[in-house]
Amino acid sequence: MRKKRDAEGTKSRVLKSAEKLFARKGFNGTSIADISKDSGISDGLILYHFKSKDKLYQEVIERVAARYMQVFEGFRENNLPPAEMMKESLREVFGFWRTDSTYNRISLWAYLERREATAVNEARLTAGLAAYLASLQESGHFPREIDPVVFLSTIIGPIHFWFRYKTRFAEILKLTEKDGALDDHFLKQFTLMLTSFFRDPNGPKKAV
Amino acid sequence: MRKKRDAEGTKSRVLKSAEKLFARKGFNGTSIADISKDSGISDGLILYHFKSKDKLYQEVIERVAARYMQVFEGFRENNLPPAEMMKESLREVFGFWRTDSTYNRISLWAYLERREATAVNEARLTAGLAAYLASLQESGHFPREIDPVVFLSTIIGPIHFWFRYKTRFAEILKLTEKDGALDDHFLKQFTLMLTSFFRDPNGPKKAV
Amino acid sequence: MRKKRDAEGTKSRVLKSAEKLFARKGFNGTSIADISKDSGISDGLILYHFKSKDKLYQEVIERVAARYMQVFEGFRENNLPPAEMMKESLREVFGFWRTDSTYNRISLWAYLERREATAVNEARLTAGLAAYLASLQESGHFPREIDPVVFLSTIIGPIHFWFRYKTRFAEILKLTEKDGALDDHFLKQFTLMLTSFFRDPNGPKKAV
Amino acid sequence: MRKKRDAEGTKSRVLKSAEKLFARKGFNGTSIADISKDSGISDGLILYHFKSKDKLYQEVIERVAARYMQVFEGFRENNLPPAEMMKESLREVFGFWRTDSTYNRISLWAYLERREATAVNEARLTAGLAAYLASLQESGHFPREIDPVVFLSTIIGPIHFWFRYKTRFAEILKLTEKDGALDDHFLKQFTLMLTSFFRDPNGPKKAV
DNA sequence: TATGAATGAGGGTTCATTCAT
DNA sequence: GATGAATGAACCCTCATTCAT
Repeated sequence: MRKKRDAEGTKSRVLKSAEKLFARKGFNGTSIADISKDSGISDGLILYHFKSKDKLYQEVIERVAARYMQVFEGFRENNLPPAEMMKESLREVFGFWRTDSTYNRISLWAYLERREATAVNEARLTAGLAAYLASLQESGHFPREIDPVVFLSTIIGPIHFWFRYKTRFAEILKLTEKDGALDDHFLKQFTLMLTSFFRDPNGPKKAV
Repeated sequence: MRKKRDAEGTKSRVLKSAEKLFARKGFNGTSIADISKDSGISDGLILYHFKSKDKLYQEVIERVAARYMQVFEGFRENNLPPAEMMKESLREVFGFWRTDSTYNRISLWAYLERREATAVNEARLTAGLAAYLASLQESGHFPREIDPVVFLSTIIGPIHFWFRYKTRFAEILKLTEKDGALDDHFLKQFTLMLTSFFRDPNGPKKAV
Repeated sequence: MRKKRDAEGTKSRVLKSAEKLFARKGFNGTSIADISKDSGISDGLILYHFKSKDKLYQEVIERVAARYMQVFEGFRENNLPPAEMMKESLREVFGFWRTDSTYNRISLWAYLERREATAVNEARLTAGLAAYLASLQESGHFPREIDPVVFLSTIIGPIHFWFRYKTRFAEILKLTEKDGALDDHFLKQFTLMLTSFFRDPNGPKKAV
Repeated sequence: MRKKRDAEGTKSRVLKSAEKLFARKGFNGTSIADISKDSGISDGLILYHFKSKDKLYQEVIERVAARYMQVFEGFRENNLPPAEMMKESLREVFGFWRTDSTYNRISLWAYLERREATAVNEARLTAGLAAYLASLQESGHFPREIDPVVFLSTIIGPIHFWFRYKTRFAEILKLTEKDGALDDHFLKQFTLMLTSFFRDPNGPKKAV
């Protein structure tokens, strides 16, 4: 059939299909034949370009992880006051999860299948943010008695959780707002809870 | 070898092996032959008792889910003051995750594979707790402006998160306490953060 | 189709086909599918019984080698005078090669494909015979100036050679005797040449 | 990379690699990709020059066979006395096998795979020598009662045999001379045995 | 000539499932 | 209830070959 020679085009079509299918069914649940069918690229050619299914998966994970990391670039550069920056970050991270549902699933599969790439990235990222919070503690913008890692778990954990269970919640609690509105509601509430922990070192102590 | 006809014994041995292996490698990563090898029960007999690999998996998930639900039975029965009960609940949930690492993984696999059993259970449980919190809002023990579902996400999400990333954190942050101590530290800090949201409707406003 | 449960029967049918095909086309030239077609046993079942193509090949080689070794058992036991025994041995070895053309080919494939089993057997056998010749040298029945290994090469080498080239010779030299007669002629001539090396230590020196 | 259009250079590089690899692993054990990797010539170009893997193999065999034949040209030309000439031939043939270990293997593969080229050459050569021996029988320089073909088998067979098994022998018999010395020893002994068959028609009968 | 993208058949092997025993 | 022989489909991967560039 297609004998056009377009290596890059082929690779990107394969990666796109592979990402979709790996996200949906995981590594073991996705066969090269599935990817071949979805992308229209023959089995042989997929292996020709990516050497092995394993390496293809790796490449998918890395692509996805890179996308995730991009969200956090430039965070440190801006000079917003901490509470504002926290709000901003939350909005960005939340927005990413909301848009790129693929990342969530790929990252979970990778975790379960013990592929390190994403887990390492994520932990490193969290650790980086933790260091930043520690510096805020130094300057008195963030309460010293709260462990930054614990605090960050309290930020990111609920977001993971929300996207994992929100449709179930909507069903069970018979929430009638449509999906987008639910997300907005969650984000607003959640932001409110978290920003209460930040304070102006010179101003009065904020209470919950 | 084992020719003793002991249906129940056989089934429970299979379930035990299957749970272990499914937790470790997921449905697609575990073969009947693996389970047979681990349990000492022949392939044929496994299928004889469970009809198919899929039904066996389903049974494993349900068993695991039932174990999880048990933890929360009798919560409503006690009459502790809300903040105390929250602490108590946290300790129990956390303790469960800590002990039963199998649950965590099986539940995640099931989520990704869109098997409903655990996800439904978990959401139902969260919804139940949400209803309870709403009643506390009625009685003025819990701030009305916080959405109970959001609040619960903030409780359970970080616990999930913690058990998913803690070893990575320990590596990256070069935490030297041993595993148990880390868990204790997290729980204490986390409890501190969360209980600050509860207040005595008659007493003074609590600050962080 | 065939669902009779007859493990031994199945294995021996596979081994028979495998031996035939490996002899004809070697390890790399024979596919499991070929063996399956020839034996009527499904691919899956062949691997079920033999674990891997490699192990199947190994088993074929060992079976064939065992057959070869049997020819030489009991050689040392008889008490014929050396020259007689040499004749006897030659007849047996030659007879084996003549009958069991499979051995020849399997052994050659194994040599080229660097499977050690047969080569080791054969070399060990030759070495054993060399030791025997050395003892004849001690007792004066075999000339001391001839190296036993060299001598044995002179026995077995030509037999290998004959069976490798005889049909070609017959063509080129337009030998009209039929195959069996050619073999007989070769054996007779060859025996004559070789026995001339043995002598009665007490009798007159034999000349060619 | 190499874009210089140099048909002959390309072909000879391919042939060199192909010969090496075919000798080592045989036709079925060597892929075009292997040859491509070893020679640095792209898959496509190899097929372009040689039409098919099979034809390439054929060409390799023929090249190798031609090299073998060269060794024996000019044998008949010299006028050495028969026994001397026999010694001389032995030394040459032996030397060829010793140096060109590739020939040995390629010729064996070709034999097993029923590719005629080498086998025909070799048999034709032996037949030619046989005719020469027959002429010596006429002139009384070689015993009439010995069949020339049988005699030649006795010359060439052991040489084949020796190069096939010598490393094994060295291992099993714990021969400590190094390889070259073993070869020399074999050749000397072997020459001794064989020349004993030649005699001076006018002189006394030689005994072993 | 020269490259390497593209194909499709076939390679060995695993696997869920069936069924004779 | 219990075993393991038997099957056939699917799996990942390799390969000779073709052909656009």
